[in-house]
Amino acid sequence: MDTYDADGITLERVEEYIWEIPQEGEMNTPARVLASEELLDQIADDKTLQQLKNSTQLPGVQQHAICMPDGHQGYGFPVGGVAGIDAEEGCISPGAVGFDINCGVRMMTTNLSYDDVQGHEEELVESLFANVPSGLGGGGVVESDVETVEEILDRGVEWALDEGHAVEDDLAHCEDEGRRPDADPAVVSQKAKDRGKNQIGSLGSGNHFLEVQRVTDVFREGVADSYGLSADQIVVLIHCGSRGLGHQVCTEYTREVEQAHPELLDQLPDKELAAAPAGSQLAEEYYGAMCAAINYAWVNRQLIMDRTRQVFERVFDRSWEEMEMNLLYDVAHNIAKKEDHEIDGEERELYVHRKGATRAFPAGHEEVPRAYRDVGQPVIIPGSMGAGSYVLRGGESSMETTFGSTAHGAGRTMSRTQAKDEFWGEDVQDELRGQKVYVKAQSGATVAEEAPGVYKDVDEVVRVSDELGIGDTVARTFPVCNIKG
DNA sequence: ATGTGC
Repeated sequence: MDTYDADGITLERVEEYIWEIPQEGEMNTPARVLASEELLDQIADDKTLQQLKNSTQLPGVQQHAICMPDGHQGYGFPVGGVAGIDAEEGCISPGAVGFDINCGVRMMTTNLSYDDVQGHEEELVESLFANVPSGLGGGGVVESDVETVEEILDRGVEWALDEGHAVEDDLAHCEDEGRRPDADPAVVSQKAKDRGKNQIGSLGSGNHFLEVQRVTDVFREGVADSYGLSADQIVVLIHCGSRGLGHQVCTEYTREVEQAHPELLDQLPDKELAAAPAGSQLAEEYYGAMCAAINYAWVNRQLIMDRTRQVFERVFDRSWEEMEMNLLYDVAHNIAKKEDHEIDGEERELYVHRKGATRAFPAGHEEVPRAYRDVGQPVIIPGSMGAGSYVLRGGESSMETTFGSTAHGAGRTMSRTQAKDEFWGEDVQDELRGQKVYVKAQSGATVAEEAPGVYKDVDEVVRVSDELGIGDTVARTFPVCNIKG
């Protein structure tokens, strides 16, 4: 049998890019890794595979816990991990959702071409940096109070629509139409709401960014047409999450779950996987709070997009409608969601945990927006500043292979600390300028931490997704201007 | 990721 020996864990090859950790001991199911050998080499020596194996001990996990091609180690559960867990007899785990609840990306298209933007890069990057709040701490597009935060938590992008920060079309092109109805602002703490008050419409730090990009390649013409994408076109990518509010929700519920359900914790090999049993009060409360943080993150990205439209209006002296700055789609990268999936020929409701993974529903699925239903859900995969990003569409085999999911990014190869030893921010910036990429950041350290060299090969991640038929490549983009914390 | 951790 074809096997791969990692540090203490042996994987068995099931198919070309599917590897299995067989069920043994306390595992409730086997685990699977979707990767090429080249990608496996990158996670063979760290905790990724052990964390994935551990997660199969969560009660109610179905079929197998799965690691996407870009997976790497995270808090308790891999970033790039997907677990479908029975919503009646299983559990929900904050650590398997992630700290940055609804960290995600949206892409906005334009009718500008790269020619229209060349010569304006400096002005554009300066103006975006001056007008889109970024960095650690407070300061957002809007300042607000706890009552407004509660409305945002409850209503998501519908709030932004009423306030004039969105148009109807923006809602139609967002996962869940920009609102999780299961949100319950009453179970989000005062402290979380306070942290959220002055961060509405802000990028944050780390790997979060706003990037003006040009489309360099189109791989599936028909799908690209449906998405409104074509070669040389200018698009805008916004990558950020729920800031301090989501972080606070995760922190508080992780602790509460540990304390309230020690019997479940005792069954698990890692405290970081702490979970609330399905049906318990805490499971309901965490789900309500997480959905509220999801709504907050969608409003966050919406307000940043709104501000970006205004910046383009000033720089190019035209209305955003004239420039056809329309939202292509917005996808969540860190969430759990109640979804019905077919398990052994039977429909079951699952908490699908996607941590550093993207929903990738295929053509025909009723939750794909009408405009894209014939071709499949758009999937947006940000890459590094030196490699560019991809647009995919949900593939035909995603439902049976990955609970309707695919990868979410390139995945880091080294820690932030290590990155700062290897790279110097200004050098990275100069090198990128040589590739006509204009970068402006609050701190040089962030540029070093996000240097192209700290990321895996996004081409390989996307190739494996395409080969598996879980997410098919549609188009590729390359950065023009990038702003970050 | 995060007013950067027990």
